[in-house]
Amino acid sequence: MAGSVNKVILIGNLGRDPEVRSFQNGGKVCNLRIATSETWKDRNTGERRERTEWHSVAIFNEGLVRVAEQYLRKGSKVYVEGQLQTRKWQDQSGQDRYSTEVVLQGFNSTLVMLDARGEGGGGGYGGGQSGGYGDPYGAPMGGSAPAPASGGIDDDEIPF
Amino acid sequence: MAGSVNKVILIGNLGRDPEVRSFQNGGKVCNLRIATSETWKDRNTGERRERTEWHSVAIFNEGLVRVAEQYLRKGSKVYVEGQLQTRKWQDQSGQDRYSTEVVLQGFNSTLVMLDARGEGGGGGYGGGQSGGYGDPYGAPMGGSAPAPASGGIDDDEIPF
Amino acid sequence: MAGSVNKVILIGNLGRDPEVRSFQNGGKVCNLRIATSETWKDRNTGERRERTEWHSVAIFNEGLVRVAEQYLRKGSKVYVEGQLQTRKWQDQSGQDRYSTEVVLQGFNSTLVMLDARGEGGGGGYGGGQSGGYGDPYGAPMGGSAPAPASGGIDDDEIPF
Amino acid sequence: MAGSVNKVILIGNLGRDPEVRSFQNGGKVCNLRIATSETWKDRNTGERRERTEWHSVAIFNEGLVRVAEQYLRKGSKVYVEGQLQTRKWQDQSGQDRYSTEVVLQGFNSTLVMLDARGEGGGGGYGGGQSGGYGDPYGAPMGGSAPAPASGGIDDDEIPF
DNA sequence: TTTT
DNA sequence: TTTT
Repeated sequence: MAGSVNKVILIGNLGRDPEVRSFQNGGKVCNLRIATSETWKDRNTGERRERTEWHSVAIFNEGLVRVAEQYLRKGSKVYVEGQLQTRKWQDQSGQDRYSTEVVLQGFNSTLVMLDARGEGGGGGYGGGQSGGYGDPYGAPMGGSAPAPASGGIDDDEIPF
Repeated sequence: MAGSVNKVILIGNLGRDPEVRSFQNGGKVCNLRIATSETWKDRNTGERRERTEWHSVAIFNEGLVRVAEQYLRKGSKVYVEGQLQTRKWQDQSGQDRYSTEVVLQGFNSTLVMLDARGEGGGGGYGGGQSGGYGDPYGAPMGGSAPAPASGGIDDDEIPF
Repeated sequence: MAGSVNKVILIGNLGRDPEVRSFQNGGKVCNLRIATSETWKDRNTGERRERTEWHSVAIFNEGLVRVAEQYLRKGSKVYVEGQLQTRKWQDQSGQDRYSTEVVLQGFNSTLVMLDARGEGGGGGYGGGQSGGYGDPYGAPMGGSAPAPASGGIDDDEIPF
Repeated sequence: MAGSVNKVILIGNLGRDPEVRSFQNGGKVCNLRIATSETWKDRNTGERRERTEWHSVAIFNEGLVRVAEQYLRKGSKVYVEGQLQTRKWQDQSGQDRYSTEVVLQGFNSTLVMLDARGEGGGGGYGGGQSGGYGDPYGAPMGGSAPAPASGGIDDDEIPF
């Protein structure tokens, strides 16, 4: 089918440091755990309540893996844009199990750092927006080298 | 925590008719199965490949449940906007299992029909955008009755 | 027509303090100037280039006006979610002019603070997500008082 | 600056056929006029009201220009994802004027057809999602040739 | 397991 | 007019 859209947008904090694994073909995946939470007032008691949601993020985009590895740490606040994917796998007893992740892969993915602690002088990095732009109405142009990076994964032995 | 965003945007087709269940307190949930798919050319063989992803959607927003129930059918194309939520449950053997869904609940959710087959003459329905708007600069105004509907669910016995 | 979506998502910094104006009926509008920018490497010269875009944001949602007024300052980083609106007006010479803004109004708008400087102890505020949520599968519930706020503007003399 | 996001998502119908112009360097721009509308009940009178918003879209992405040219017509329903851009220009009297558009350029843009009339048998086309994906966990893979297309415009004489 |  |  065509005519479909599958998009997830998260802003939240990392629950732990990014975890990077390499494949035999040189590809890499970087996994993040991101927390989002909402607070609200209980309608009856009036007390403040909170609910935290934990998201599993898998980055296959080469450039974004590099950014995550280098700049993100436990506690970092990030914006991620990717797509929902559910994988089927078998547990030890052979039963079907499913894991749903937010996957950053291909050109329609974005990772933006929203704090700047820890990177020395400055901070922030708009990984997903580097390249690809420029003033479309500007004269000679010629600029903007996208290089959005792409997966190229050769291995399916990923024990999530 | 504050400062977080949890948003999912899907455009896809229903794999089956919506399923509505009622709770003892009068609340309802409507479950959808939505397919999104991408196609791409294999870099090596040049052949066209396709990947379909199936999403579980749970609608708690009263008004959107009504729309889904009334207008959506197997094959309907919809836009949904909600948030990611993972529930923990125990299977028969007592093991922890997790299910991730796109939840439409509260005022930050949207459901928009993108085809109009079956509803007689015309069609389409922008469920999530009914109400709440109007020309902010227009004179007397006074209009726009939001009534975004809200859950109010009393029951936790939901066998997904 | 139904079946449409009009959504803008911005993350950027305020170029100046928020400006709030009141209407005769008690309503308020808060205007923000938000900068977003991209950087890229020029494909030919290899040098780093940057492009900044300035966005006009008009907040009519009562609760979000309060948040903006109280917590946002020049330099603040925010996430805003609203809709595109173009207004027609006449300049002094009577010519038609058009201004396009990102309007936050009604329940489908969000404002999230992404830094916490200046608010004393802590910081951050998820204005757009307060209320409306809660564990949909949780037992008695009854909580979550949305109160998304709504415009109610009575005046059209807004000199943008 | 880094750490910013500039994203517009629209679903609406074309008010007229797409207009394509070529630049001297071979680049092209395709302009769309897209209508979105909301309906709501007037809070006082109870009558149904409607507001239509017209959006100017400029597509610079080569592949998406081709899709728009070939498949879109007046009345077509589309999903577009791009970024907000305001251009400054001088009118005949030399006064500064501003035009705001939704620009589809670079890899972070998407165009998806949401109806299929006119293209013979079947339909739909997920322009922005062709390429770039594939099963990241699938074995040999190697597939997915992105080729997101990019502008390369040589001309600044665009009379909007 | 984050953050406020 | 922001931010890096």
